[in-house]
Amino acid sequence: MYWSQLYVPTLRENPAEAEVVSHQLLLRAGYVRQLAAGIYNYLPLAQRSLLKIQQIIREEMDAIGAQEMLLPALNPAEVWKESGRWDVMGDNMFRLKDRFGRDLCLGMTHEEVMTALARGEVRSYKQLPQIWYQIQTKFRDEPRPKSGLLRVRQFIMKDSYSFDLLPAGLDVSYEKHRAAYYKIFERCGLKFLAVEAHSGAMGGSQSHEFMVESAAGEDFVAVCESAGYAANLEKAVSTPVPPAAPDVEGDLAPEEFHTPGQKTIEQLVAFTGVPATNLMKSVVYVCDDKPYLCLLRGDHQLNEAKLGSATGASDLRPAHPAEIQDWFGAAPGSLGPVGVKAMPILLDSALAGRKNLITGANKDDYHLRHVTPGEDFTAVTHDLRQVAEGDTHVETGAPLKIVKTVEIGHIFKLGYKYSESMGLKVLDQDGKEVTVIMGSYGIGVERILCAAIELFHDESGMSMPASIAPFQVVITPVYYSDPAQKEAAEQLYKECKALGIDALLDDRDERPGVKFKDAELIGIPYRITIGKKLPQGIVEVVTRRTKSAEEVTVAGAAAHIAQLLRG
RNA sequence: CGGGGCGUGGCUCAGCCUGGUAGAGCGCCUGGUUCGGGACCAGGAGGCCGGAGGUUCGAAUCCUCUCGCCCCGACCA
Repeated sequence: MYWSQLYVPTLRENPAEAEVVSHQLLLRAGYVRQLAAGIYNYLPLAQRSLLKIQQIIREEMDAIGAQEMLLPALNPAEVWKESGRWDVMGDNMFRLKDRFGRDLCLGMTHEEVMTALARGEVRSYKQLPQIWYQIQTKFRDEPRPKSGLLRVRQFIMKDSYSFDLLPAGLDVSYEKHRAAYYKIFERCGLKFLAVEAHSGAMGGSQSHEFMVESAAGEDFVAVCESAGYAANLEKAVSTPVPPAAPDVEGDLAPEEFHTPGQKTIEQLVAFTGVPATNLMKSVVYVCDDKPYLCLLRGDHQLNEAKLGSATGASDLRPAHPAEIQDWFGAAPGSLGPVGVKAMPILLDSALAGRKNLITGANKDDYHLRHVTPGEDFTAVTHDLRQVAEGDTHVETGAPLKIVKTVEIGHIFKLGYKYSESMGLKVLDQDGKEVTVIMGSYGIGVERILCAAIELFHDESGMSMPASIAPFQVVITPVYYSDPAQKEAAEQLYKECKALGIDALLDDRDERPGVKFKDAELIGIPYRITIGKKLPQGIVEVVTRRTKSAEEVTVAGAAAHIAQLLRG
């Protein structure tokens, strides 16, 4: 491709609307233009890059025996009603009606359509397993699109679905995907983490997310490199830091004491002189319309996902102050478990075995000391606590750190959720009907592009991994008007093409500085500069990421680039 | 949906408070001089100031409504 024939509208300044780096650079480097909130035009550079990403995905999916299909984005309501998700998806689903008034929607994921397809086709265990996938546009009416291409309302997703006769088969399909995802993200040049993810209230299911560390991310992950542990904070477990003081000894009875105006843990710590680790915090949640009292160590935070797992509820919210007043006869800030009968009490496992703690008295401005779980109240113990920075790995005791990440892929053992609700069954060897077990696996294509930019950029612009850069090399004759440089550039371009190198020839009549700046901004990994040493048969090869230059012969330049690309 | 910010040539912004009929830099076009890190000179094109209504002799500017975009939160398959 010749630059003069490529539409690359680079900008000198960052557009005001962009805040995160990948968004700024995508606009500035002429990759994308916004049409509306969360809806983008992909210009030639973005499209080239996205196609390369898709090709990598395609090759690795095909390599595990997955079969590419293309399903409609426009879906009839019926299949979504069968699974129950027509209602569950709520406002996140784009809905429309056809001319006869029939309900339709734009697909946000394709479990329903894939299951409906399989149900109509697959009859026998002999036809299993199957892995079906597509690379297709998804639509989600996000409450708040943001961060450029990171959270949008229309995006490209690789989604695949596995169909197996038995759980052991699902395990195989899942492992195939996990291995393929490693290869895909490695080939895309990303540094990423595979983390254990929250598997929802379905039980027994397994889930991993693939995350790239980035300040622009929205998910937090607990990581312990030495132990090889990484988990989404929704799911992560750890050993908390030990209590700052030993528990008061003795078989003591609860004892009320006056704490005027002391509502928060910080206030209580200051007032009593007792460290937060020796206080017991009471948090009231309403889970699927039922109230629960959750007890945590004073310095710990409740994790809603874990509470959801503990209660089996899907709809969680903190109780309103009025409800709390009703149930406890006291305001938040003086709540505790002693004497509570109206609701189940859940004790965080970090408090198991502790004794003589301070907690609320269910009486405004009073607290109790010497409260011991199991003696002074009865509770069910669950892991409810959010892992915090400074906690340690449960087995090795090595410290955990918490990092902010962008999710680029997610693999999930669905189990029977869709096959059961939608009636996907096959006959087994004994002629008996068996419900098929499924998995689903997604990759956000644009997010790979964003993550690469977030990972690899500097003050000059992007520094794309060679495998997904719009071009692998840019040939920059300093003066294209110089016949010798022009001829050398065109010759080099042909040689690159012959070697299968995706080359861009900057044939523009621009000053050298402009060409260098543009090439660096759009992030092409290698540049061949043809300039003053051409008469001696020498050109310069510049590596974008390091900005290091080396001189090579014109004759050997294309082969040199090919060598660099081979890595 | 709650809170905040912003809408003025393609881009970044000034002008608004204190109403008098629109500016700068970059980009774009033409000509010339330049030319290894976003050149310079001269000339030029391009905006009913997001939209509607109101106040006023007169509105980019004041008032009301509305639409859009961004950020924080809520939410998030």
